Amino acid sequence: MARKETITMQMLLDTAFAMTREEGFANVTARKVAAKSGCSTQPIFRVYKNMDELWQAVYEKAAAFFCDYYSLYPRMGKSPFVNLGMAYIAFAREEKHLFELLFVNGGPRKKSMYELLNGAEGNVVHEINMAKAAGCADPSDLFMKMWIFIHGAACMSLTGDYDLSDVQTLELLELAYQAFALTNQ
Amino acid sequence: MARKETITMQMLLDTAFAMTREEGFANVTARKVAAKSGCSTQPIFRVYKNMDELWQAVYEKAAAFFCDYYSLYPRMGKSPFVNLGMAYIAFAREEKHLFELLFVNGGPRKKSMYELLNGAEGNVVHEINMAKAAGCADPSDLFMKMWIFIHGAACMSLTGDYDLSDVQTLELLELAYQAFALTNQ
DNA sequence: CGAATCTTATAACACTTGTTATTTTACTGA
DNA sequence: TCAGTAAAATAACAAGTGTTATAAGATTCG
Repeated sequence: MARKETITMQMLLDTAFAMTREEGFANVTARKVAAKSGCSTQPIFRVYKNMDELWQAVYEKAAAFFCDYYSLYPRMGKSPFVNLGMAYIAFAREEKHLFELLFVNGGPRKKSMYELLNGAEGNVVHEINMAKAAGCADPSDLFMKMWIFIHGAACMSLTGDYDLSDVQTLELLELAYQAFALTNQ
Repeated sequence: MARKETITMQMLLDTAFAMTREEGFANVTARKVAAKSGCSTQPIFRVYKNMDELWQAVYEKAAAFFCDYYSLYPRMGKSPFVNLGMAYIAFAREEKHLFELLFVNGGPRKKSMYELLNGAEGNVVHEINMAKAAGCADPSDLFMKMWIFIHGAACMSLTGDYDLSDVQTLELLELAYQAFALTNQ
């Protein structure tokens, strides 16, 4: 009755997401996605109403990817704040373009950092509650300071102004955490 | 002997710089600069070899602008680190597009943060020396931590994830400084 | 004034973008 | 087998980019 579908929505999204990872979100154009998928631009506009829709899908996939990344990242620090920082900074270093899309440039329909962080199993709220249980005086203040610090290091790694190893980063975060915790209240 | 020059290099650069401030660096295109300058694109390519040269000039002007901004910013904190942070964060908030160009996206020929900060009168080296004289154990370690913190707050203000007032920021930076100083060595 | 000459405007080229109209292709039910 | 139908390819449009060739404009010297 009809021709068989060869280029699926999944294929296109996977290609677009891979391109974002490797070349950056700005390079995800209709023709480039088509070329990388080995087809014309037509299949894109069959499954997606327009490019905005595809971009939105890429953004969502990136957000989910980060959540997985964070959930699976090994907990090597002494506190959940440090663990969060380690995963976040590693993500910025290993997935520059995804990090830019999610946390720097604000994607198509930007979610706040908190929304993004709460998508995973071991989410921020959970981590904070753990800290509260561990007897921290003002965990949200502590979290804010640590978060600012963590975000700063991650953003600096994008511009090449941060080049500490994982071990050094762990030490730095532990020290920062101690500093903030000691002066907390 | 010849027609009088009406569109000068200064005019074009000023326009392009103003556009960067208001609309962002990406909007500085040949036709848009021309339109804003009330002329055709021709005068641009008379005084500049190509757009890259104009973009480079805009970047330099932005760098100089930041140096002035930093130099003139009132010193309201107790330490040079805090003062640097106040100016830096205020710059990010008041000059989003310039901040992006200089410190986030890495402009045409990106300078490192240190290069940019050392262009002003009250520069970073100077500030650090002041701290050393004030009897700080490891001023460069302190500077690194404060800088990461400061940069984090500034970058968060770009994405709307930081919305403290100047007074609150001052308090936050003082607290962070105390925390880092207390645990320094 | 008139001619030389530098400056500006107009128009065009070549390229890229998103998007769409049209044509071709391939599969499936009768 | 073959007609119908959905998918894909081709080609085009309109808008945008940097850049350049050409034409028009204005000013100053002779």
